[in-house]
Amino acid sequence: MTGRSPKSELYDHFSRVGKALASPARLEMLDLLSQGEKTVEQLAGQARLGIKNASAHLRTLREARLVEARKDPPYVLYRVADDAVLRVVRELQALARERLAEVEQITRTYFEAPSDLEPIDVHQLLERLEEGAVTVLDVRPRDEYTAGHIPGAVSMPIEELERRLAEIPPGRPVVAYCRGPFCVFASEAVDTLQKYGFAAQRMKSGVPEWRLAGRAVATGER
Amino acid sequence: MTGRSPKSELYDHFSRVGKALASPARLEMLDLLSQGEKTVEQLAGQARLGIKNASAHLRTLREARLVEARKDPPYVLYRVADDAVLRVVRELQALARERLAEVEQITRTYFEAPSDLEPIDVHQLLERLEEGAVTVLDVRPRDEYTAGHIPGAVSMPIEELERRLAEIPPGRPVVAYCRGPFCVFASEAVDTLQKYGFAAQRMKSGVPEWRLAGRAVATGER
DNA sequence: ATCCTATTCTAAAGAATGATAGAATGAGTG
DNA sequence: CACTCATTCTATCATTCTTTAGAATAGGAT
Repeated sequence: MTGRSPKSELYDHFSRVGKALASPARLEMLDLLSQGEKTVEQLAGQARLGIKNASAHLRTLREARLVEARKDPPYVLYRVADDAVLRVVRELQALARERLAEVEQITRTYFEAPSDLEPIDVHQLLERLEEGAVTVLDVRPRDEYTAGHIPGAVSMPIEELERRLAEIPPGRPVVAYCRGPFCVFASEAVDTLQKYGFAAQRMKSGVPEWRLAGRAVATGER
Repeated sequence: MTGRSPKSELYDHFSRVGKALASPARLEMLDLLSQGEKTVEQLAGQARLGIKNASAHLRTLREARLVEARKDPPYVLYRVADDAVLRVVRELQALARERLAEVEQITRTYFEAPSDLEPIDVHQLLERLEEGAVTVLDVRPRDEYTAGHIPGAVSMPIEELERRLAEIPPGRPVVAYCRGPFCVFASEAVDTLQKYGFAAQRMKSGVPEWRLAGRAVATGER
């Protein structure tokens, strides 16, 4: 596996990136880190891993230069090193969805609510935002909203949605988004909203796709 | 590693693709297969692997649905299953080049001739083809030219170049291309051509990038 | 200084992957 | 119907990856 010719050395390096993407745990952590920087503890919790295990995977990711760390005592905050990482992960997921029938089936069964007839994409959301007649809800945990959200969106973590329905202007269409195409929060939100009579729709993608589409991302509390 | 929740099942499937991309041998074979379908024997020879080993890697790639096989007795011909595979491999290589300094350095040292000041890209080649005043040389092995080449290009495998120089119109700029950004044939060709007084340039990419850019690909002998 | 906390480092067992040899398959061909 | 050839399947061993436990580090806080 050690490179003798320049060519095999080159492919050895390419495979460093491939190896970093060869574990479900690391792919999930990359998805989580796409939402903004996180501590080891947050990552371990959200990906349901032990802390030591999460730390080991993070080391692998860091050695492949896909993530970077920053100290903010007493924490260490990890983040995705480059938008190119997001592009690769997104292409990999798109490929898996296209080529592996199981992925498409799981997606349909678990990540798209039955009522969820027509999720909209980044461009459609943009159009409707320009028309001005839509309420956009960010149903991710609040710290992910703070780290970066679609301008104009309201932070409404999924656990708070049901008791904060009064804050949503009635008679106005609502769009909910979460982390991306494989995040359940948005479909759950759409289900709840429709149950209470709102014209609700899910956005297929999340903030990372919004960013990659070249749109500005807002940070901070509100 | 077996999926319990839908989410972990999903990431297990994503990692199937990642695992397939986690070996230098498989990444090299994907690059070779991007040039057109090949037999196990051709692949093993071009990637310097044993036949059985190559076959085992091909099985892995096939199980991840990244390549497909077709029988043409007595041979089995392999091909890349989908353009999405090319996109992922390209993004992965771009990421490695951007994030891993070693890759950039190897590329500069071995894959770009010193005289090779300004390699052109797909769009620039297209412009110059439309102007009409450029000779395009395909310096890959002849069977790869046959499997698919840039319309108007002449097949001139690198081993034949030096004794076929008389066929190249003098006083006219020449562009040489091979398999892609990490293929040495084109730089070697540019060196040789410049030595004999031609105004020669290398194209950075190859037929796969041309295809992905939505351009038509010509097949057959000439 | 010493304590405290988050995190990494070290080490080791278990699981998965890689390379290769030998047997088996399977589709023409004589 | 056997023969031939390319290729795959099966089995093996060495290597690498994953996970987890225990020790060590680093940086504030007391």
